[in-house]
This record gives sequence, structure tokens and C-alpha cells, in this order.
Amino acid sequence: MNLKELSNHLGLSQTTVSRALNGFPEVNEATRRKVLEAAQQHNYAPNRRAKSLATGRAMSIGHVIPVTVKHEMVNPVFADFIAGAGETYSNAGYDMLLSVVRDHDEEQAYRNMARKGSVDGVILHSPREKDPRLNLLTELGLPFVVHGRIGDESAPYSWLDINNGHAFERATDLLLDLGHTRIAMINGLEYMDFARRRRLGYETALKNRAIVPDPIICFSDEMTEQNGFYRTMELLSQENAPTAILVSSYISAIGVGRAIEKSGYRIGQDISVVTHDDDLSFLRNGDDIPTFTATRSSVRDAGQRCAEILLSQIEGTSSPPVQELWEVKLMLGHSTGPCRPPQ
Amino acid sequence: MNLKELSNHLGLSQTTVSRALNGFPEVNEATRRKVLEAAQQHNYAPNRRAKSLATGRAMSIGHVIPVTVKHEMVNPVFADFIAGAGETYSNAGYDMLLSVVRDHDEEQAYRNMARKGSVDGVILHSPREKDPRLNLLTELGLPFVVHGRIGDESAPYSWLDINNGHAFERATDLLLDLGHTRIAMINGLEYMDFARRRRLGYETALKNRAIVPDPIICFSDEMTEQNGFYRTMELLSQENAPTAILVSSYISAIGVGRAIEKSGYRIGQDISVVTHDDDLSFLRNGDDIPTFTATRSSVRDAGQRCAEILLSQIEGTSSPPVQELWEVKLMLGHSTGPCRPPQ
DNA sequence: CCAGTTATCCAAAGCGATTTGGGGATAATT
DNA sequence: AATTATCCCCAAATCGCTTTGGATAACTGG
Repeated sequence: MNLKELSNHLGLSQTTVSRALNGFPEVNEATRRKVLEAAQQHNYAPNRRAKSLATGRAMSIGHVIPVTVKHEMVNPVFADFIAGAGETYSNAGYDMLLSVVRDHDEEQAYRNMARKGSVDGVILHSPREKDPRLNLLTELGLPFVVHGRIGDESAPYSWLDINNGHAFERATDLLLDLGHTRIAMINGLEYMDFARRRRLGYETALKNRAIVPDPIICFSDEMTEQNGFYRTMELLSQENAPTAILVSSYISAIGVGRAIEKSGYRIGQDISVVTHDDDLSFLRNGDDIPTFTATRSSVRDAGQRCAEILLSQIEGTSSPPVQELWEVKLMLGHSTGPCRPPQ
Repeated sequence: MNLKELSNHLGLSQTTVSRALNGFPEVNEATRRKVLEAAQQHNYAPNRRAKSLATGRAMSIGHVIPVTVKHEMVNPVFADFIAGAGETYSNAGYDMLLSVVRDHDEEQAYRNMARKGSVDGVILHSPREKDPRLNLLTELGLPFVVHGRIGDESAPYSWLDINNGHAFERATDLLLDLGHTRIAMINGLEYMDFARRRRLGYETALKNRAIVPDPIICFSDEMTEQNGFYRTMELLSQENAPTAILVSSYISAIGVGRAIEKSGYRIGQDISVVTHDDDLSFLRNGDDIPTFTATRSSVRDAGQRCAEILLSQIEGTSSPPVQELWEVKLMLGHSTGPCRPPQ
């Protein structure tokens, strides 16, 4: 059933039917009712592609999801981010277009979306410190919102980020306050902006107490459970092993925990652990008292808010860029305790 | 740059330019070269919406991702499934349309996709034993492939499933062979077809050894880390506590492991654990020797294959339904050992 | 009673592609 | 030389919607 058939059936013009359905004022209320009824009865909904072509709006938002070539890995936080964003989209009548690509093909993916006109805007995921996609998208004239930040946050683009630096500075301070001085860090890939900022926060806290960061106990890699495990095994076998570990992802922290247990230590007693926690729906960090002491921020909420910002950017009239920096909660859990060096 | 502009620029008709780009034979090779060059140079690509409208093919595939109202949870296996499927789609020039909805709104989501003509086919996720979506999609005339199976697999629809029943029967047999007789099960929601089949496999194995399944040690719930943890704590505090636990998801198994450690037992020594493992990219179950003994099957491979089947269904000429049942590997890891009842 | 509104509706022109049904050269065949 | 094929190309219709620019009839106030 298409518009022509429906309007023939009703003995009305396509114009009137279209206007009735889209809520224009110049149509009699009685007619509108008839139209709406008939539409419902015949299960009619305007063809999306035709509508898009006529209005010039794709009514869909693109997400480019990179798969790392290195480990063929897709970041699991996307699941929750997308759950948040998706809800906002549906409510506003937008579709979500996903493009899953090898991480080095990301630029081309954005370029294609723009060329083919299949989206009205995009969310930029996993920003790097210097990210060519910033210029690319600006150049393409495609509205976008960055989940995170590019190194240079003074540029006039919209972003939503958590205060990674402050979060990790506080986390480090907490450990220092507990008496730990040899604090390891198992970070994400540090060409990612969030990881770089976390590292800076960590170093700031150390330097404030005149502790020189030791590269031997700092790792930067993909945030898998396995990396958490192996890096921790490595740390614990060192001569001057750390008494505390700062972790960039809850998933890695699970591996960290496994390694600590396996080595015969107890988390929170022999070794303290603080992790960042994206509050993933399938991996909640405890109920009232968290399993891991953590800096927590819901990535799902971020998805929802990013989507809102993007839609208002698209529908609003050239509004100024929105830039939001969210502070994170520091949740005290069972994984931290006073420094008590082994042996 | 659109087709009209490009053809004006070239001094050719739109017809010829379109045919040149789409590889039709009735265009001079010299002309075609010129057209391709100009297209490249002006960064032209046909507008997706216009092309779709003209051809009547949306060139996109829909996925409906349910978020459970209960725990606001999105199943993390989607990330990997979609990574697999996405690759197939891009290679074939298809887009992926994601619709994230509350789990009780799923039907409406499929219905909308069909009405609005925004997709050429869909993947049906998380099938139930009796699933109304089967009839719905058939009725809507929308090509689809089920990831999993509906209870009645004799119906003529395409599906790709792993042999859940056999997998869990083997897993249970393994535990029985190790001398365990009191084997608990922490399963997914049993209105889901996969969970039901796993339960049946488990019961079959028990009955073959004349053991009556005990409902006190069988749980059916969402597969979160937390559920794994709490159910295990519950099990271990029982009078006649089980010596082995069968788990339906690697994520829950992590919680199971945490509970076992926390209770002062050792996994694989005091308590044996076998889990199903979807081989998630961010949660690999060990390298050579798995952390957990597991029935393993890559959900990413499943995504890729489901996409292939769906595309061939859409492009092929009314081919018969494809039904594939994959056997899973049983990987021996560190989490199983001979029965050695505590105390 | 008449010009000026107001309330409703419609025909037709887009949107940007594909595709149908020729048409004019040029080459090949009688 | 006339006819037929073959090659290459084009004008125009089409997909299903929105939107522009009226048109008609009823209603208003002076």
C-alpha cells in the first residue's frame, strides 16, 4: 500500500493525504481523521526511501564501528553505547546505520556515508589524540558528535567526554593515600585520547607526591581480559612488584583479578586494584558495594546524550557546538586497602 | 555532485553515465573509462536513497536488538555477531540498520521495517521456543534468517544454530565421567530456545546415568556476571552443595569463578566448572589451554554465515531455506577435575 | 452586494537515481 | 546498392513521496 493507492482509495489527492498524515493545518479535521483511520487500517506508512529522497533528509545516523586488525576485536562498550543512542534515535524517528570496518578503513567509511548521502550525521567513536577524522568530517559538512575528545578540545566541534584525567588522578590519589607508592597502570592504547588523558592524570598524582612514574610497570594495550591477566602476571613476578594496580577497563580488571588470585594473593589485601568502570549492563560492578573500587560512568547514558546532542545539531539551526565534560564517580569497593607489602 | 551534473559535465546523457558506472555492456570502453575517471575525480557516488527508490531494493539489512526491560541489558554477544555480519554486508554493498528496542517491542520494530520498506531482509535474534516473529515475518514477506532456532525446526525457514543440546549433553557427560554426580546448572532464560535445548541436553545426560535432575540446583536467568556470582554463592551455601557447575555463558562463568574463589574453594579442584563460550573477541577464554573448560563456538563466525545465507536468500531466486546445525568444540581447560567432595 | 479573507483541496513539479524503448551511425551481409 | 546487424548513445518514464503554487467555495465585514 503506497500513498497513491491510499489516496485513490480515499478519493483524495496525494497532497491532502500526505498533509493529513504529517499534521499540516490546512486540512479539515474530519478528513484528517478519515485519512488516519484508513492509514491505520491498511497498515500504511510512508516509504522511507521515497520520503528521504523528497525531503533531502536521510533520517538516519551513522556509527562506524572499528574492528581492530590486531585482535579482531570490537570494543564491547559499543553494545551499551548503542543501546543508549538507539533509544533516542527511535524516539525521534531516526534509524541507526552501522558500518563495521577494519580500524584502518574508518575514514573511508565516513567518506562513503557522506558521498552516498545515507546519513544526516555521525557519531565519532574512539577519538585519537590527533584525529584526521575531525578535519574529514568538517570538510564533508557532515554533522557529528565525538564520544570522547580529540587532543585539541578548543576546536569548535561537539563532544561529550568524561573527565578521564581527573578520574585517574583521583584514583591514584586514593591509592597513594592508602600508602601505596609503587602503583602500576594497565592502560588502553595510548594513541587513544582517553588513555592518554588517564595516563596524564596518573602521572600528575604521582608527581604531586614526588614519585617518578616507572615505565616498567606501565602498560598500554587493548583492553581485553587476557591482557589484564598477562600484564598482571608479569607485574607480580617482577623484583620490585607493585602493591597497587590501576586499570583502564573493567574487563581487563577481571583478568587482573584472576592473575592476582592465581598468584596466591588476595585482592584488596595484598594487592589493591582500581579500575575504570563503564557500567556495562552485562558486567555490573557489584550492587551496593562494588567488587572493584572504580571510577564509574555509564557509557549508555553517554550514548543517549551524544545522540541528543547530534539530533539537536541536525535539526537545530546552526547552533554552536555543545561540549560536555562529565565528572565520574569514584566508588569505593572491595579491591582496595592499605598498603601492606608482601612477604 | 549528482548524476545530472556529472553527465552534463561529461556531455553525456544520464543513461550512459549510469550504465557506464554500473558496468553495462552497451557502452564504449573509452567512454566508460572517461566516466569512471570523472566520477572518481569529482568524488561521485550515486545517492543511496535515489538508487534504492529506483531499483526497489533497500540494500540494507535490519537487526533488531532487544534491551531487556528487566535489567536494561543488551546481550554482549551482539557486538561480535554484528562484527561478523557487518563484514559480509559491506563486502556485498549492503548497509546494516540497527533498531534497539525494549524486548517487548520487538515485533513492532520488525513490522515497521517492513512497512517503511527500509530493509531487504532481517536477522532474527534470540529466538524463543514458540516465537510469534516467525509467522510475522513470513506474513510480512520479509526474507529472514534466524540466529538459533524456533522450537519447531521443521518449518521451512532458514536458520543457523549450534547444537546446544548435544553440547550440554557432552559437557554433562564429561563431568559425570569425572565422578561428579551433583551437577548444578546456571542457565539462560529458558523461554529462549537455546537455553531450553541446553537444559534438555543436561537432563538427557543425567538420565542416562539414572540421576534425577534436582531443580534446587538449576537456575534460569539473564546471563550476567552478577547472576553467575550470586547463584553460585547460593549453591555453595546449600546443605548438599554441588561439586560441579554447568554455565551457559562465559560472562556468567566469570561470576561463578569469583564466587568460588571468594568462598575459599579452588576452581577445577574443589569445584568443577564447564561453560559455554561464544569466543567473544574481548573475552577470550585462554590461549592454548582455556581458563574454563568450555563448549566453544564463535558467534562472530555465526554472524558472518547468517549474513551470507540471508544475502543469498535475497539475491538468489527463491532458493529453499538453508538450515545449518553447527557442532561445537569441547575444550578442556583448567576448570574441571575429578570429583573430590569438600571436607 | 462585493471585494477580501479563510478554509480546503488539488495538479504538477521536483528529489536522484534506473530502465525502457528507441534512434542514428557504422560495419557486415546479401 | 539495399538490407540487416551491431554499437553506442539518448529522451523520457518511473520509483513513492513532499511541496509549490494555485483553485474553489464558503465566509466576512463594510
